[in-house]
Order: sequence, then C-alpha cells, then structure tokens
Amino acid sequence: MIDLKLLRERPDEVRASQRARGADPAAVDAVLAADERRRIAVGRADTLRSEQRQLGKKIGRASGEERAALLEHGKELAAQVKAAESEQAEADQALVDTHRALPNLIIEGVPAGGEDDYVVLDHVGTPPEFDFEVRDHLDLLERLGALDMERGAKVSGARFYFLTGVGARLQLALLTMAMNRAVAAGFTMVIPPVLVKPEVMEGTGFLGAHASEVYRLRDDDLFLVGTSEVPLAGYHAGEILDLSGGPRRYAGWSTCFRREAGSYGKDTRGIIRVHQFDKIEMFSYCRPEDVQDEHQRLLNWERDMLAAVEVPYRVIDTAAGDLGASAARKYDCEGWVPSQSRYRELTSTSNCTTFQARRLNIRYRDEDGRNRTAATLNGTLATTRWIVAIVENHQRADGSVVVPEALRPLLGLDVLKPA
RNA sequence: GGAGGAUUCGCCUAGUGGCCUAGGGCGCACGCUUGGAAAGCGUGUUGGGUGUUACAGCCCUCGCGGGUUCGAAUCCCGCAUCCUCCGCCA
Repeated sequence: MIDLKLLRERPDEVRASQRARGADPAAVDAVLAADERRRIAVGRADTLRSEQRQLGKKIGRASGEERAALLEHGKELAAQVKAAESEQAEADQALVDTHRALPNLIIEGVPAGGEDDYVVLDHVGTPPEFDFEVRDHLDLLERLGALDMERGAKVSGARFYFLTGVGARLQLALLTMAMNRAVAAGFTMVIPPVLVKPEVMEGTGFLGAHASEVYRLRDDDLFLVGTSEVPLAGYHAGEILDLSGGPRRYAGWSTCFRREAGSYGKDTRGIIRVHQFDKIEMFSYCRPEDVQDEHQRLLNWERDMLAAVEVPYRVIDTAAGDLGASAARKYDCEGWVPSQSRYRELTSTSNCTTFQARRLNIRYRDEDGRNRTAATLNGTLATTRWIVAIVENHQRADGSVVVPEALRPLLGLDVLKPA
C-alpha cells in the first residue's frame, strides 16, 4: 500500500505513476474519496462513543428515577453507537479495498510502458562464437545424464523434470556457491517454509493481478510460494525492527512453485520455464532513505554471481507496466542463451519501497524514537534456470561442458562429459 | 483426531459486571540528589486512529471475531496460538 499521507498531499505524482504503468489514474481518486468518507465516519463514531462513556459513568453513580431516565437515554445512545460503528466498519473496508488495489508508486526515471519498453543499462561479456552446431541445454543435459524431462512428465506432468547425476550436483554446487557468497556478504541464511498463509501471500502482493500463478491448497487454506521472497517478507510481519545498524539481510534457499498459467506453448523445451525450481533469494529490510543504495547493492551481488559463472549478460531497467504491484523499480539481469541467440532473465531485483512493509505492518524505530514503515527489497542470486545458461555457454563440440572455475571446487569436476 | 489448561503494557503479575476508563513489581529513559557513582525520591514507559502549525483533546487496543448489557479484561458463543495428556504416524 502507498502511504496515504503522500497520496493526499501529492495525488498528481501517483496519477502519473498509474499512467506510466498503463493503469487507471482514477484509482487514485477512488482511494481519496474512500479516505474522506472513512475520516468522517471515524469522527462521528468517536464522538458518540465518548458520550456513551460519559453517560455510563453517570449511571453507575445515579439511583432511583434519575437512573431510570439515564438508562432510557443510554439505550438510544447504544443504538446510535451501533449504527455509527457499522458505518465506520464499512468505510474502513471500502478504503482498504481501494487502497490495496493501487500498485506501488514508481520511482522517477523508470521507463514508462509495457514489457518491451525496458531500457538496457549495461552489457557485460561477449556472446561466445562457436565453430560447430550449438546444442540447446536440453540436448546437452540429456547427453550428460543430467536431466530427465520425460520421466518428469510421467510422474508429475508437463513442466516437471528430474535433475539427475551431474545435473543435481551442478544445481547443488551453484546454489551453494550463491549461498556462500551471500553469507560472506553478511546475509543470514534461511531455509523458510514454502507453504504460507493467505495473509502473507496477500501481503507480499502476489494475489492481485498474478493470483492465477499461485498454487493454492484449498483444503488447508495455504499457498505454495513462487519465491522465498514471500516467507522472508512475512518473517518480520507485524514487528518493529532495529535498523540502526543498517539493513537486515536474509538469503533464502527454497523450492519455488509456479502454475505458469497462460504460458501454454512458451518455452516448452527443457527447464527454462517449469512449475518447480530452486532458488537463492536475497531479501533486505532497510530504512526508506537507504532503499535506492540498497537496490544497487543487491544488483551488484547479482552481477558478481553472473561474473563467477562466466555467462555474458545485460542489465535492464524494467518498464513501469511490467513491474509487479509491489515494485517501484526492477532491474533484471538477462544471461545469454546461445541456442536462442537472445538474453533470458536470470535474476530480478525489485525495490518495493514501503509498499510491501506497509501491507505486512513491518516497522522500525527511527532516531527520534518514532515507529516508521520499513522498506523491503529482494533479488535473485541463483536459480535452476542458470543451469541453462551455464551449460550452453560453456559447451564444446563433443557435447561436453567446461565447468566455470568458481564452481569447480564445489562440484569436484572440471568438465562434464557425455556418458 | 480426542481431552484438559493457558493467552493482561519489553518481562513478571493483580484482576470474578460500574472505585480497572487496567493496579503493582522488574527493566528502561529522564530529572532531583552527589565531587562522581550507588541507594533514595520524582516523572515517564503497548501499539494504532483522529485531530492540531505543533501541543492538547477524543476514540480504539486485556490473543482474534461475534454476542448479552446503559456499561465487559470480567458473562455467553466461535476461532487462533502455545502447553500437557491420549490416539495415529513418515
């Protein structure tokens, strides 16, 4: 949720943000109207309750006829209070509904427009030239005995797979390297629950436009997370943090589940787009004034990881219309995929400013002892999809794959060879 | 899955329909005192809403949601969490 005070004071900025996202600027006015209605309702109910309490005191002391008259008045007042409270409750709900529906205010400089309106900020590395026919990751991994899609489909359906042998070992090495780096940078390692309650899923903003992406267990009223961002954001929900020592940083290791509804026919080969994968996710809680610097730091840690696996990549500043509801700005690092001759998303780091924390009621105490809403950010350090870029970029004519230097000690192999 | 118990301001605790519109202790903060400190004394110390230039004021908050009542921490109903016991179980 956007800060209501900001919304009242600078509605034009929020309307402009809505336009940049391709969303309706009138949503702003709906919130303002609901806010006005609520404040009037609260004022009325407060006044009536105050009268009722005064009267209650009198009745306690009164006796005889006076008491009977007061009791009569008390009944009237009770009815009025009840009516005023129900109006207050309705007005509250109406405000919450319109307020929650409004996506985060974008940061100045974020490109306007949709999916294709991103701005490329940087290119790192050069796509490799091959003097042989390039194999795609599925071909390579199957030859290596690293991936079994057919049995994945047999056991669980389309977009499921088994990582086997060196495939499983490669993923473990990759995620371990990511986690080791995170821990070295001061992150607290976390293995979170991957089933969460509705209020946590809702609080992180995933039940809005992307609700159909989320697996839901109706019998138990739980959701499977699509990223450990969800439990890591919920981790400090309702708390008041001490951020005087700088940002609180967590690195989550978890399996992620996505329904991939509406992506029929896209990326059906291999493990680029799957229902279940593993990920190391950075999550940071910080003061709002530090949030843009922190976003750059998360981006830099992602870039360090990409450098370590020796994959060429570019960095894009995602356009407003392609941001999630919670994000105010998002940078993606896209790795080169030789078989497709294009860049594909490998990391994504979002600055959620205070939007997510306000929904989840995460605060911190500032220097003056005031409780203020914290800011949250998240970013990817490694995922199963990275295996695609690693094996394709490091393949050789015979179908073997050279293991990037940094992964060798963790994997215990220099080259992956077909069986 | 079943039975019982618990949930009050950071911690401990008082509390059985109107002197609780929540008291006390610990801790913490500030002040007085002191050469300095301890002790002592005094003041403050949940979170939120509304309101104000800022205060003040007012309202809500005793795990959560309903109900009874002029009035609920207190009575009634439902739920959650934790603990104990029984059953089942990788």
